[in-house]
Amino acid sequence: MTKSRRLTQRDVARTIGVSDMTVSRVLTGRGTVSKRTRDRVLQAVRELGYLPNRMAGSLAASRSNQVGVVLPSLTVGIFPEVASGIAFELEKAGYNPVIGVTDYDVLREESLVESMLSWNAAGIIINDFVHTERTAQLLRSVHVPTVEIMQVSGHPIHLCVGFNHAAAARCLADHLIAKGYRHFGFLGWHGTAFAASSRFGAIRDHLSEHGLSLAAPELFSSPPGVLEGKAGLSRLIAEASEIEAVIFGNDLMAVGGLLYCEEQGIAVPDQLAIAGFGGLTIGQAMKRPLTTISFPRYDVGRRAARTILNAMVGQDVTKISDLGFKLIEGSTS
Amino acid sequence: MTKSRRLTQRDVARTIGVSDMTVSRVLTGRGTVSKRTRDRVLQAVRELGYLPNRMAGSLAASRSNQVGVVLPSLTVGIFPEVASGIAFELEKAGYNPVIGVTDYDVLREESLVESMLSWNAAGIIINDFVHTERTAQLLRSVHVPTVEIMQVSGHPIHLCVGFNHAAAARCLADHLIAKGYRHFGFLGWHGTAFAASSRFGAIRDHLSEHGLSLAAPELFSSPPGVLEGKAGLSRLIAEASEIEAVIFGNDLMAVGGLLYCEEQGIAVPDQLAIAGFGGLTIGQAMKRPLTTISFPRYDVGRRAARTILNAMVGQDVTKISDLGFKLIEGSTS
DNA sequence: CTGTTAGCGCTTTCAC
DNA sequence: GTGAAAGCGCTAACAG
Repeated sequence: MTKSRRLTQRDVARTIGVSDMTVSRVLTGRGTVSKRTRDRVLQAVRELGYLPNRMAGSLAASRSNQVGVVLPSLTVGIFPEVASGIAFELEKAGYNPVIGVTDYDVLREESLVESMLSWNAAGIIINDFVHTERTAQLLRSVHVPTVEIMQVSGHPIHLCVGFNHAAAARCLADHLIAKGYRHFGFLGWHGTAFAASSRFGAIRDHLSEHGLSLAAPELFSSPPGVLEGKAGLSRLIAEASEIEAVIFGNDLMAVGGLLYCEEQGIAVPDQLAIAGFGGLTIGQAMKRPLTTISFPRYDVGRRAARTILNAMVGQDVTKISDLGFKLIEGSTS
Repeated sequence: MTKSRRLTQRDVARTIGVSDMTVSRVLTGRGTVSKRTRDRVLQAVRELGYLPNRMAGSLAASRSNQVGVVLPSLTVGIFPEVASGIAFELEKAGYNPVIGVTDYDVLREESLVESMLSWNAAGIIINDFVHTERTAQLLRSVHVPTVEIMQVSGHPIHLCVGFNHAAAARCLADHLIAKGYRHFGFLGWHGTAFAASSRFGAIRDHLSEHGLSLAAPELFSSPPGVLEGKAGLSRLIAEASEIEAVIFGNDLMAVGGLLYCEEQGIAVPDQLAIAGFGGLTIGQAMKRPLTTISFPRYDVGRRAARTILNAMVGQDVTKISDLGFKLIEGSTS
């Protein structure tokens, strides 16, 4: 059963006295084979324990079952769930995700995209709209579908799936304004990501239109977590003691903020309102559920994968899929 | 620059008047090429925007740059970090992880392993020791290195990287016993994973050897989170009011337990001690840092990847890499 | 140091 | 419904 040379289609063909092509037809499901031959082939495959070599198959057919997935991180924020959604949908269709992690570095992104294309990926799922010129050009020039995820307002190279970050940010700001807060703080990060910066930009512009103040020290250069939320809030309060409400760039930071308030005996929301961004479970599990914006993280992944799969078979796909967001009015505001 | 037919090595070779092989030699770095020719090749590659077709390369060389990674989840517990560690180390070496998510289903695991092997994966990284018979046989019969991660006590198919869960569990139990607790509760899950069940088994046996009581309702069938921690603790207390210390199967649950105690006004650790498992940041960011066992999640991923890479080049590798664990004595016990 | 010859294992295309 | 021939784009192995 285990030879030193791996079994080939030909071995299967020989044992039952048919040609290679017949085996190939049965296994790929393309072309016609009589029921009888098909059954014999399948049985031989099973008995021999034959595993096809997809490298050869993909080379010959010049198409592969792999979808390149290029994300900034597998641990931060939404990406674990996005990746899960992608994997789920791809695997259902017999495809595999080849995952690359850029760590928020567009040059690494570029070399990962190259690598994915070298593998003849059937499609590419990539984060955000911010790429190097070469990355964009590679993706434009290649004939496989590309889905840029997270953002929807902008110009996708090909397709995109996500939601409107600026609108979400404004929605959150409006909620806080309606609650009567006038002095705001923002704690986020200044990475390259279009999504994060468009959220901050929208909040800044929106508040300024309303003539409201915003203190936003730039502290972190990549998405921070609970500890940074605590430390950041402590510093923000020291710098801008008049603030009444703090918007955090993500839920984990906001939870950190909540924990800080608790430790310092700062009453939430009476002394200070707290808002997050993401809709993570942990935020909703706090004694005071976090006010935040939730959006369908897992579904962004699923939809991105489905979009690729549909585009591949030439099916008509929506160029821009806006999956929306939802304001969660917790009790921290 | 963008033709309809993709550029091949031959196109590069033709434009500078050398043979295909010379180009191949430059690009793979195998064999010798004069500095002058090499430079011309590289320049032509750049100018033409040539991207190699690794499908063809891998078929010809019958070896690939892809490592199959089969994990139960990309969102739960340690796996995001493990996956990151793997991706980091592989990408540094010019390899790509092809990730499959089993969702704790050994049959899905089996079909994913098949798929990885069809791609001629250079190696396989897979979770735990629990597989179907066929999965184990496939991995044994194939000539690529397999690394089973998380556990170290058991019989790896080939190689393994992780730590001793039973010892870690006993260490935690000993700590609690030393603190004087006598009536214990355990809230975990009863999945197929060897790691999780060996932790529970070790605690149960260890406590029983000391003649101590353990209430352990089996509530969840897959790794639960904060909400399940809260709900589980509520139920556990109702069922077994005499418990003095609760060990949670993971840190997220334990944080849920902490939040529950806070809401209910249960004094931690005076009325009830809480312990987790994992060493996540969130546990340490709580007002009372969580007592837990931490272990090098990211490094398990990195080491697994490095082990594959070393094994591939025939380098001598440690069959069993025990990366250890550490008791964090928080203030919840 | 470089070129030539043969494939890698499969699928495409075209016969019959 | 099935087979034969040709080749996907690259690399191993050997010559020179």
